[in-house]
Amino acid sequence: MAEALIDSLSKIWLFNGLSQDDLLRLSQLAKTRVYKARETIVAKGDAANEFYVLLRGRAKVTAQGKEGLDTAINVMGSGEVFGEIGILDGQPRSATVITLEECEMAVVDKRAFHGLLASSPPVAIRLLAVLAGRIRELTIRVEDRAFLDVPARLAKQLLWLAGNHGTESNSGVRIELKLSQQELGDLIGATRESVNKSLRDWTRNGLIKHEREYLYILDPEALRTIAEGR
Amino acid sequence: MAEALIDSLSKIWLFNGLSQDDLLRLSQLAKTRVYKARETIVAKGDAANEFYVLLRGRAKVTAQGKEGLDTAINVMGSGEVFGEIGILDGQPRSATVITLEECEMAVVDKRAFHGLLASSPPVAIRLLAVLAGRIRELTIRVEDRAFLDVPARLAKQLLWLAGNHGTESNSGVRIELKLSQQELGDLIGATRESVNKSLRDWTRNGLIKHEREYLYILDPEALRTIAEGR
DNA sequence: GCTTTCCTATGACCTGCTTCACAGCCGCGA
DNA sequence: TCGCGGCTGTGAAGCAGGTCATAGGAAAGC
Repeated sequence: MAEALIDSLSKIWLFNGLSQDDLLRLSQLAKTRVYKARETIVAKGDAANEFYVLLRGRAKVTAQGKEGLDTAINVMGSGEVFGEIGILDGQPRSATVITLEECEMAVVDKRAFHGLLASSPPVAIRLLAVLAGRIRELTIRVEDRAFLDVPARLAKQLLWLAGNHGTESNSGVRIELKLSQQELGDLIGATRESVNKSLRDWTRNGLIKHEREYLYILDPEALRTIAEGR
Repeated sequence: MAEALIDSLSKIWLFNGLSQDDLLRLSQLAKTRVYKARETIVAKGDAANEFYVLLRGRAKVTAQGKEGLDTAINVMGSGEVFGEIGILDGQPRSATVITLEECEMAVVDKRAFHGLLASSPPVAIRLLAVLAGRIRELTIRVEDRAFLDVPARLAKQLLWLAGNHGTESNSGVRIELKLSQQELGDLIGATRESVNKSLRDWTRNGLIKHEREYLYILDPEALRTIAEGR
């Protein structure tokens, strides 16, 4: 039980610098929890008291505006961590995280997390790199929203999903879409209808194929061209 | 000379945790440089070898797309730091930084910076908080681009500038605009023309006043309402 | 001083996307 | 089995904001 958690944690890049002892200590401080699909793990505006390591499953990061409006920021997979921001600056949660499927997480209490950072410089430095990566992604997101039109953004998002959460299959890369067209739209800042239109066009032209939960990318090259935004 | 730099650095929040000794050491590692207005300090895509502390002046962070397209990300003032991202993850610079006026900077070499992080946990932890703040700002920027229309974004931006770089005057808050309408547009993801239109409307309605380099916010309340996005 | 260049100013037009409206489908609980 | 809620599919219509064109002013260089 405990060994399993140590093993899982040791595979997280953030904790690579930790000694066996430290890992053991960390695993004692962390609790694991399993969440069902479509559960809200942290909600924007809440007090931030915990840090999460996503051990299994996928979850989306979103930022709701008023009246049900929604922009998604990211889709995370296993091995990724979240919840640091609020812990680090003591402010309320900056975004909402919702599971897309059943997820297992290691949860570390705020104080334990701070202790870990203070006592283990390598972890702090690795975490800095993680945050740097987040800033890069967000910067790109801002740029894309400014420079690319809806089809380009959608194509880019699909390619990203394919690269990060897709599996090779005999007819192109397969993406297990746990996202509705609405959510896909939120992710790129577009409406459900616009997403539908692009997907329809591409299906007609044989760039993608659509089968219940799955979406196949048949012609990644063509999508890539679209994603460039001409 | 050296004392002046130590003094300046000690006022930077990031370095608050440092002892006098550490500060001395840091000040020996850092070089100060003065840049003219409109100089490019770091350019997106370049190799990242230095970390910067903005001691005096203002600078803008932008991300160019192809063919002169431009989105600005932020306007920084004295006391702020930049250039960490590339240093932390070893990747090329993620954005371009250009001075808006004459600026003085303390420049720390990549290796010295890493040494500082490794040897001084408080600095690393403070830097984590700085990055957390950046992520918050960027997240808000993504949200705003999604939820707010151009006038709302512009109003918000002006209020932000007023709060962060403005000075109280007898006729409202005065902003020393070192930004052209084009740049203001870049900052909020809009065209020069749209910015002009909003500014014109607001001038007509007495919300703002425009005088050569300066922009006065006469009716912050009204602007705030617009910034809410209805 | 004059010319060039960059910025502001302003209107006409065009269009990509959103909004709205409606229909069909699938799964699921009563 | 029926009805309801959530998702996809599709078209019509409207509009916010971008593109284009044109002018004037102010600052910068020669």
